[in-house]
Amino acid sequence: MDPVQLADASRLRTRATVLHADADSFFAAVEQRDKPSLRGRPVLVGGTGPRGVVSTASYEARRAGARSAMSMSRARRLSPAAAVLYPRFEAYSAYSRMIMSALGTLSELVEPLSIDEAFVDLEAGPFADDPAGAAADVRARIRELTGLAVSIGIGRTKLVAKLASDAGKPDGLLVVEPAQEDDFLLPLPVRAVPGIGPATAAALERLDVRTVADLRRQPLDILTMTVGESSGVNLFRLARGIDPRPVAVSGERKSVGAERTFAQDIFGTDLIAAAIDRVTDEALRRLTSHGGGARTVVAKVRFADFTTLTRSVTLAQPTAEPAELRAAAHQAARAAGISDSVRLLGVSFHNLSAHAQLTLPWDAEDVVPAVLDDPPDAPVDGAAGGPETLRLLSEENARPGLDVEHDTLGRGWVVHVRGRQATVRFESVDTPPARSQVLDLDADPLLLVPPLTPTLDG
DNA sequence: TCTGGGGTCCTTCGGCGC
DNA sequence: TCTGGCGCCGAAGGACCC
Repeated sequence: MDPVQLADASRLRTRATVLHADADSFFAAVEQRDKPSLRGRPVLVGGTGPRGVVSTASYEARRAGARSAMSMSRARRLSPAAAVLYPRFEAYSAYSRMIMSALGTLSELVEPLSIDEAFVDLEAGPFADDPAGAAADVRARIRELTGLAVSIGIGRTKLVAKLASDAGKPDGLLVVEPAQEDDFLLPLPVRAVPGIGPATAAALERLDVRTVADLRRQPLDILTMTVGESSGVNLFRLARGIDPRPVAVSGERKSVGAERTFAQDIFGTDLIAAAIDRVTDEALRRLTSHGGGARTVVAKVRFADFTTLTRSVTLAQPTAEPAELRAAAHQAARAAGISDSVRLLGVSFHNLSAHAQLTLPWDAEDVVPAVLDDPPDAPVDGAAGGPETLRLLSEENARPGLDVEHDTLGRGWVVHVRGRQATVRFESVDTPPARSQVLDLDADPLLLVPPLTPTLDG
């Protein structure tokens, strides 16, 4: 595509009617909402094991230097007062549904990007003439429904809308009118542009490109030589505010999978085979809930030195049959030639197909046990899905932050468990902050329960 | 006491059929 | 019959995002 053609694409939309909404430090904000004693306090949500990483840090923890993607051990050192919590995806999904549904009142065209982020095309709704008013209303509505702050950016393109919501954070609303676009874009560091990560930023740095203004000065051929054809064309356009991507309801999922980093590296054929089985069980569980089957199975192995390799097996036809997919996972893992200590194992399914058939009849015992017999290091999000999966709290299944219920003391959350001693705060969304209490689990058994989730009429 | 887990998209390379 | 070019597909790896 030549630059003239590229420039034409920018004329698709003349008004600032693309809205980007993004919940502020979403996981941590939900935790502070559901756990009154944590409001105003630093919170770190993420892996709580020795190799855990921060998913989200509350603003209080960020002030101390903690960031997402940082190792949890480092974040704890920076913010020693922070509450460290294991993620409760079920709760976040419920809040996410509320936010998406509120955004749906603005337009039929809502494109969720992740659990806490979405684009809305205001041209497809009744508010194209008053984007700022619509945004203020929906922010207030989301605050009222969920107690959460959502930052909103509005622009003529997805790029500007997204950068505007970033600039508005926290709890902000920023409309960038077409006439202000250059003043807004040009001073930004290239690293702020979505899609420019550490590697691309380093490559651009070698061209002395640090800001969007620097980027705009680069000829197309230099950019494509530096970062490849597709990314080069893309950067050339974005630097000029040219971004014709429409807001579109998201398409089909392309892959599902699971992976697990072990608290300590594992080695030995039997241990590794058992670990592949467990991670395959989890991936199969997700494939089943997605529905349909898959044709390609990819095994991923990360060794102690962090080198990572993948091997795949593609079947003649897509299948939903667990035994076949499991065999393929083992075959792919064997192809990786594991002979060393393993830090991580993953299994994912690709070339998904909605219509893959189970070969019936199949022996249910081949498939089901892993789901019922939740291993101790399995994620807990799906584990509290219904009454049949309710379990008694123990040192083995305890994770800080999980919801529990006591016969007489009511609902609360786990601070920590040592042996049979559990520290719990009995509080929830609408209660005052509670002091922590230590219970003896033999005398006072606690039930692990699903989160109390907000509802649209609540 | 470095470096998670869920994904998507892009690039490169090799094999294969035409 | 041999060879080159092209398009397509699968495999592997890497960058990136939240």
